Amino acid sequence: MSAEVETCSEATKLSPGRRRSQQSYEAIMKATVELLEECGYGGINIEALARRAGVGKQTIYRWWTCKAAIVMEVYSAQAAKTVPVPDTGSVRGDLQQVLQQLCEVLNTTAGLAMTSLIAEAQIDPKVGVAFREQFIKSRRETVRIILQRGIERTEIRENVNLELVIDTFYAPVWYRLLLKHAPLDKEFTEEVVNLLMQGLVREKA
Amino acid sequence: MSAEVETCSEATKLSPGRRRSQQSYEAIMKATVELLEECGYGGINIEALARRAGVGKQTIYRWWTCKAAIVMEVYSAQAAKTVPVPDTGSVRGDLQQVLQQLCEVLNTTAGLAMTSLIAEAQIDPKVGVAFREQFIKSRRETVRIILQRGIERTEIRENVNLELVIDTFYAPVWYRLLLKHAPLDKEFTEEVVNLLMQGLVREKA
Amino acid sequence: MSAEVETCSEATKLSPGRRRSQQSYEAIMKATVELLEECGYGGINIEALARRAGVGKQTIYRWWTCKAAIVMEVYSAQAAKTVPVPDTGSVRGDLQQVLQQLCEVLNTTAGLAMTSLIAEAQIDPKVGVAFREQFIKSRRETVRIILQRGIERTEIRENVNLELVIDTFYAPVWYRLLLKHAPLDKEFTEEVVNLLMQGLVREKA
Amino acid sequence: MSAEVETCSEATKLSPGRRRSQQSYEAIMKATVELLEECGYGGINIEALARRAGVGKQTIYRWWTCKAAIVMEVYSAQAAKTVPVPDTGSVRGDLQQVLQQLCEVLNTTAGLAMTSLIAEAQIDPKVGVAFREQFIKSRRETVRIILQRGIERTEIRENVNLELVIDTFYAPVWYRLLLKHAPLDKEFTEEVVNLLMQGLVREKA
DNA sequence: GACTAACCGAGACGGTACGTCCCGTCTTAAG
DNA sequence: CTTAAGACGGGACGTACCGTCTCGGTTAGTC
Repeated sequence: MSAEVETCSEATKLSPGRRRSQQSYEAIMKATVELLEECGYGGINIEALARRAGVGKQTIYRWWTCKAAIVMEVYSAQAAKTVPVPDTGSVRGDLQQVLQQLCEVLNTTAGLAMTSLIAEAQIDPKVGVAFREQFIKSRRETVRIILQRGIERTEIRENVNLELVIDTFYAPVWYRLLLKHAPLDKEFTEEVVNLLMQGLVREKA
Repeated sequence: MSAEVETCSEATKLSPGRRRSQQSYEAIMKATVELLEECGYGGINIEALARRAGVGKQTIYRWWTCKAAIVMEVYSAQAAKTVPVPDTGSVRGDLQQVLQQLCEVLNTTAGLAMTSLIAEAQIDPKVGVAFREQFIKSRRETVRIILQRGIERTEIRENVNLELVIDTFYAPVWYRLLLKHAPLDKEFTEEVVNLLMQGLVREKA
Repeated sequence: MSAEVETCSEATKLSPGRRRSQQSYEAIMKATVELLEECGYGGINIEALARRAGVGKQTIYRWWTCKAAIVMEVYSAQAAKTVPVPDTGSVRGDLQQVLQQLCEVLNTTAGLAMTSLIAEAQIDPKVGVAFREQFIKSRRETVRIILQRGIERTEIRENVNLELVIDTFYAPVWYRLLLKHAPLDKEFTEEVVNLLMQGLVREKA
Repeated sequence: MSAEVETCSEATKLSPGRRRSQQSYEAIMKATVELLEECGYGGINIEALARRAGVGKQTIYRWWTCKAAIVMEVYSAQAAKTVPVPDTGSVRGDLQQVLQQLCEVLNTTAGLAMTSLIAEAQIDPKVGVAFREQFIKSRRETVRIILQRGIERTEIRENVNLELVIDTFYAPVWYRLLLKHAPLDKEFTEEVVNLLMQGLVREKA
């Protein structure tokens, strides 16, 4: 019965006033996904969102600054969970798994959300900052770990510019996602990884 | 190969009525660039654009379908001119020159226009089609020619998926342009080309 | 065929642009009366008014500053017409007719409009100014003329404070209209005039 | 004529629970006057009032039904006290004193409160009822007593419609208060009383 | 001294209307 | 037949308040 760890500090002074409504929160999240799927990101607007969720507009404005923030919140929890570092034994295998998994996610509604957020980020820089923080950063870190592990295992060259490699690794996926000129299928991910690996492998002595 | 006629025929029977005002056209083009620089793409709207250009709204609606079309028109002429196929003698050199030149363009206001158009394309698919047609297609063709020339010259491997290579070649540029996490400088283009070339070169026997 | 008089100067330079819609104007006027009767002045709001009239909100805001101004416009034309100076031969008869006619108007929806405008005037001084100008001024002028005619005819005393008498003449009507403690009927108007006349008649030598 | 018991019985079983906060009550009264003076009646709203008084909104809603009720409460005590029946010896003198005193009150913030309440009464009939009960009734009663005393003393005519005379007596004050076209000064009150008295005095045989 | 009841401040809630902005369409007089 | 001007119906914006509801906490009886 000895409480060893406590996530929330017990010292927080509870303020008076009605608590935030969990029910409203969930209704908003749900309505956001629905509207995104039905009307696309451009079809979402705060008024329709509030109507659909059965919620006052102010309740939305109280907790989010813009619709991008809402969309981000819907997918951020999901995104956070799906980025464990794989360990298949080889850099190629790890990269392949990471890219494969990403494409699977982006082929769902989440892909639509991501492109919409990148679009919004072009107009509102703050969205860009938040997007990088929530959806880009940890995925890049994952690949950084994989690559460094590969260097340690002498699987790939030492003198690689990690950041540049990570760019080259992820970029084709976003490029296709945004330009929609070709699909994000398994063949694609395999070829990207193959091409990249040829530039990374340590030359045999 | 002998058809020298231009697309807009000079033989068309001239209909009566006032001609399109060149002055208004130029004022709109000018106002678009100004507003894009001052307020960003989100700050452009037809009403403000007409006011700034000293033009009636109808004049804009008569000639363009949406603001993306206007922005596209401003930068399309410029883009069209800057895509001759270079011939430095080597694939590496050619690719380097292409990428270098692209980044130079994207580091100007044109870069802002491009990201805005990609953003708009996420909402309006027709913008996506037009954007690929006007800004992507010919640049990809350029690289395709360079690569095929490289294959013929046995400079690079035969069994490469050209489309995939072109994706991997251009993607990092757009990735950085849209996410803004790192600059589009000369070091960057060189490293991208180097990394890619390692995956393309024909292995020595 | 010789045009002798022109109300509007012929020199006005006609500006371009669409003309004000007479149809919308009339729909707004009609909707205002309807809403006033159905819901009272407090029940009128710009949004409902626009909806009822089948008109954009901006069309209302373009021509009127507040709902009081709209209500005023509905009844001002009507009010303007009903203030000819009567001439029954006696001051008593003239005053009686004026007061009687006013009460008849105020016993219709116009009465509701008037009280609402006076109410609004307590909050927005500009409404007060406009109200006095449109609904009070000319009626006071009418009585002023009647009284001066009575002085000239030696019907009433010379040394009367005209403004004060006009106040005392009209005040009871508005007092009852606003406090609603007693009706505005013919008995009332007659008694007011009788009481006032006793204070005005020239004492017999 | 022997029932000496008060209306509020002292025998009521006291319910448990915290008592009404006198401090909050006074803060609300104070804030109401302040806001009325600073922003006018239209500028008062429950939210701002609660903020200004440092009080929860619920505390206001618990004790009053609308803002008119609050304003009424602020000035009702004051009004109740100032209506003793004067006795100067003559009807003229009594009336003069009553009117003079009323105008003095109405020339303070109380005048603003009164016009605001009349305005509100036009929208909410219940406010009208309460207003007449609290601010009109007793003042009319005062004048009724004065006039009846005058009749008994054969100072004024017997055959006067008392209610009509009371209307004519008070009406000009409210008329000027609401229309603001002329001041409520001593000259005004004297002239009103003079004019009225001429209509009331018993004709000399 | 515990229990209960009514109060208090704070503040989130579903709503309604505000006045503004901009959309894309239309109707003018002028060129 | 185009142009600048500008009114039009429409729809969403973000804000202000409405009156209600829940919180944690306080105060005054009653048991």
